[in-house]
Amino acid sequence: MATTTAAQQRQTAKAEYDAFLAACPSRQLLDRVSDKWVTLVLCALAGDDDGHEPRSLRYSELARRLGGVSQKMLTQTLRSLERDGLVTRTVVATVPVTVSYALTDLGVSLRLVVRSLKVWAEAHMDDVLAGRSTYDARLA
Amino acid sequence: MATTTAAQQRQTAKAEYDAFLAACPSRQLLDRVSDKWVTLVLCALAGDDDGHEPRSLRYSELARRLGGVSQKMLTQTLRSLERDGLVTRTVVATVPVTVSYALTDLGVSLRLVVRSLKVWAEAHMDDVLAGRSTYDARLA
DNA sequence: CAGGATCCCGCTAGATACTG
DNA sequence: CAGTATCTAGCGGGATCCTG
Repeated sequence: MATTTAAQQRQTAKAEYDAFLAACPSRQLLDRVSDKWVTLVLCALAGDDDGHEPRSLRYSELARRLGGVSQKMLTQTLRSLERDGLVTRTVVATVPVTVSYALTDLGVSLRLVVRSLKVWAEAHMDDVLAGRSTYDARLA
Repeated sequence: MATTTAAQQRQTAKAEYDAFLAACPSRQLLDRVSDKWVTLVLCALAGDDDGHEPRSLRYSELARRLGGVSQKMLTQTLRSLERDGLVTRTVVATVPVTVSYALTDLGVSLRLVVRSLKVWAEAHMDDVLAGRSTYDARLA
């Protein structure tokens, strides 16, 4: 309780947005942010797998990092993140061209949240797997 | 760095699962958890709009709480959450029947994470909106 | 009240081919 | 290298009707 920051208090104070309401803009934002690829891209740019320090990554580095992502989904995800002001896109006019992505301040503010999500999934995988087998067994 | 808890260290220690890998089970779990309705259901059961205390809610109460949710999606979401061991489903044989849902311990462990997500979306809506108009303006 | 069962549309994700 | 463009199959998700 002594750990509440000024930013957090501002958040609590302005109750203009409520994601429980279908019409609220924050509902769409929640939907956007609640995305597998968004989470993984942000985690990669946050350096969650390398010292947990924000870093910039090139397109191809991201593609390699996120197993199974298609070019379309990666580009699409990066575009929406850029549009929403969560990442920056920097083009260096080398030959061939070099494009790197990095978190903005806004992106950094979401960093810990998505990391928690990823960490939670990895940490509680066993519990969930156990829960599923129990559930499935009760039906048979 | 002095703020790492024992639980966090355990999580970091067991690197058996890695959501960056396409084949890893935690990838599917991340995909499941990264869902608008999952987030909102957990937030509702966590009592985020009423003193932030976990509580049990009936099906109809959840339906009313989550604006715009269809019966299909609500039922589907609740089933998967039950199967994964995140919520409990309790049937009371009244007439008509009463069904209530509540968080399990595992569900409680995810509570703060999804709340953060919802709170973030509501708190930074203005920033994102501003970022979008800037982005869109630069194209025109 | 709390769903189950169906029908069906839309859009998304994937695969493929092409380019500055 | 870092995308864009196009096509398509598949399914997510809504609407509707029905039931213990």
